Amino acid sequence: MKERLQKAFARTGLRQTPQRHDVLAWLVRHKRHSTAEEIFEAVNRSNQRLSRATVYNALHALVESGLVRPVAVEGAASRFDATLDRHHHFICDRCGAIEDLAWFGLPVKAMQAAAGGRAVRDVEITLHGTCERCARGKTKPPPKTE
Amino acid sequence: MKERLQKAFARTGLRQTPQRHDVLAWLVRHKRHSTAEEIFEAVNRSNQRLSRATVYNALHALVESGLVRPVAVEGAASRFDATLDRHHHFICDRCGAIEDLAWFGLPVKAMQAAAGGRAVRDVEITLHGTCERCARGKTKPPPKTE
DNA sequence: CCACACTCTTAGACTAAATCTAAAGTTGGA
DNA sequence: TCCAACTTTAGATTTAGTCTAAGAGTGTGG
Ligand SMILES: [Mn+2]
Ligand SMILES: [Mn+2]
Ligand SMILES: [Zn+2]
Ligand SMILES: [Zn+2]
Repeated sequence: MKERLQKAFARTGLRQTPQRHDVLAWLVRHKRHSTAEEIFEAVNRSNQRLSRATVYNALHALVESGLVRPVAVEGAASRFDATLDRHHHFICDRCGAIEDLAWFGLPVKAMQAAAGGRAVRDVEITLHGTCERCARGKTKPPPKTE
Repeated sequence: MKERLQKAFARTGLRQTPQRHDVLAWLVRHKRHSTAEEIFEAVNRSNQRLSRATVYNALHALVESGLVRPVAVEGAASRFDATLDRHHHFICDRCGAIEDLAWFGLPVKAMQAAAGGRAVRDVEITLHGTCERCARGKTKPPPKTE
């Protein structure tokens, strides 16, 4: 594990610091699209001195270097993902869960045509709907009348 | 214009109020993916009494009813879009501009396979990269050393 | 080994985004 | 007309994220 991260840092040229390591390690270990706050709370438990600003700094640096990918969520805190294998996301309307979907290819030709003269760095695909748990009524209808 | 909105409200069954009308009208007139705050400032100019909470309420109701679609932006305020014809989005890494892209179809089969048992309501596709203005160096490199 | 520039971390203040609250206003139907 | 449900309002509150200024760590050249 330690070595895997070592290599990741080396590969991207991003300077490794204990804080950045811990943030990345948390994301790699807990593949669940955590928010900056969640990461702060977790990592701060083992390192009392670690500050919120450092978590944001580290996340920015990691995103910048490509080791982490941000997942924007409408009206809520951004989430972060250290799973490098390419994949898509599914967000449940009801419970907000973010689930990984297997990668599927895109109509590259049509896409480039639509993009016109723009330089495309990345394509983000998010499906929205109802997750299986919610479909089975396993989740309380969102914090309402509850 | 007035009638178009009338019909839109009627069609979706969403109760029309002057405030909701004004919010929707602004979005229809200014096709530029405004934030709640921008809408508030604009609409509040002509109706002093309109409050921020109402803008958020109205936007939620409109999104709920399908007349408006939200556009999540990583690390920034959500934006809203009343252009109903389906289309995709392009977000510029450098200047943050959100541009509309012509619609292009998706590999439905592969997508459903990836979604498995989940009920998909909507698919959101966002391309990221550098817009044409930025590519031509027409924009100042984002608020840095500036 | 030291000096110095550079990078990074820290605590906490600050700004911005969004939600909540409780009271007042509006609406449509009985 | 009356009522219950719905909507709006101002402002407080919560939450997300940025900024700042001081200090700590790192690496290179002397
Ligand atoms: Mn993921
Ligand atoms: Mn659009
Ligand atoms: Zn769900
Ligand atoms: Zn741009």
